Amino acid sequence: MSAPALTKNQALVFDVLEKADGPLSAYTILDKLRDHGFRAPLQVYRALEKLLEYGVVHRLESINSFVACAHPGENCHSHGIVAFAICESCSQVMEFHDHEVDHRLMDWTRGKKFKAEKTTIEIRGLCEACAA
Amino acid sequence: MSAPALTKNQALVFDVLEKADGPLSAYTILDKLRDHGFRAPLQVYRALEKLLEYGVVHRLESINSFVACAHPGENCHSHGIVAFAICESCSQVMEFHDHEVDHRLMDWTRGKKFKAEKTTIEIRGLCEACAA
DNA sequence: TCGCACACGTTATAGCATAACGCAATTGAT
DNA sequence: ATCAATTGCGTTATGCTATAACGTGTGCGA
Ligand SMILES: [Zn+2]
Ligand SMILES: [Zn+2]
Ligand SMILES: [Zn+2]
Ligand SMILES: [Zn+2]
Repeated sequence: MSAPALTKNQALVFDVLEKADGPLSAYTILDKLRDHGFRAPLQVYRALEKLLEYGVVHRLESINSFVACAHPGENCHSHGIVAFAICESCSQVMEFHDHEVDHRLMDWTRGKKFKAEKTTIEIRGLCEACAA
Repeated sequence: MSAPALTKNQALVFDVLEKADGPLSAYTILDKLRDHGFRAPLQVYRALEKLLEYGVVHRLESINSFVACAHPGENCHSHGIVAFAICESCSQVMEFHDHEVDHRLMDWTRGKKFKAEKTTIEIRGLCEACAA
């Protein structure tokens, strides 16, 4: 799923996420875009839905928030499962891929004949700076 | 964290989860316990908080739901990270542990000096029966 | 007996997400 | 060109998930 030209709302939402230094909730995005005419949650959620589909934004399930993909240009899908480390103090997010983890999980799903559609890996804790 | 004797509310909530054939949301649990005197979400959430602490219940972040631990007796903590495969059709949940995955993720966190507190691994898709 | 910790009940509120309606712009046959 | 289908958009209303804040009662050790 590669990204076509973004619509106005999609571009606004993506821009907010890209400039943010951490994950944002949909309602936080909404607040940041009120000056640009956003009035309702659906304007944000509809844009996010497309951005997720295009793979340029990721959803962090464990904190109900969204981040711009840390690997612009590449297609995150092609790297297999995406994993995140989320600092609960400064909310910094590190995105990474690990093929060995992918393979282990794929081995498991193959063994169970489970058809995986979407896999979430999220590590919450403290980043190096915050743990000190 | 091993489980002391459960209080009345904790036992009721745990019982509902154990008898369920899939994950339940807090509000679904609430509805199932109205006949037992439950009237407010907090009664459920407070019980869940303890059950999660004791490790006898797991929270599925990606679907805002809760399941009884599939490995009663053992302490899930001692097996490292717990992973779940969730069927989006029949909502069956399979819980498993994979030490190799644990090690890979621990290697990554060690390398980044990230102090992991809680790791979520959830695979959503279709179980063998539903994929057929 | 006093103080504390803990479970509990209740009301209110905050935070996250989608349903349903209608309109406008775009596209792509016919 | 025209019509139909698709897509994006705006708005209102609603539903689902989770916690804050306050008060009560009970058990237990100092
Ligand atoms: Zn990415
Ligand atoms: Zn940090
Ligand atoms: Zn378990
Ligand atoms: Zn199934």
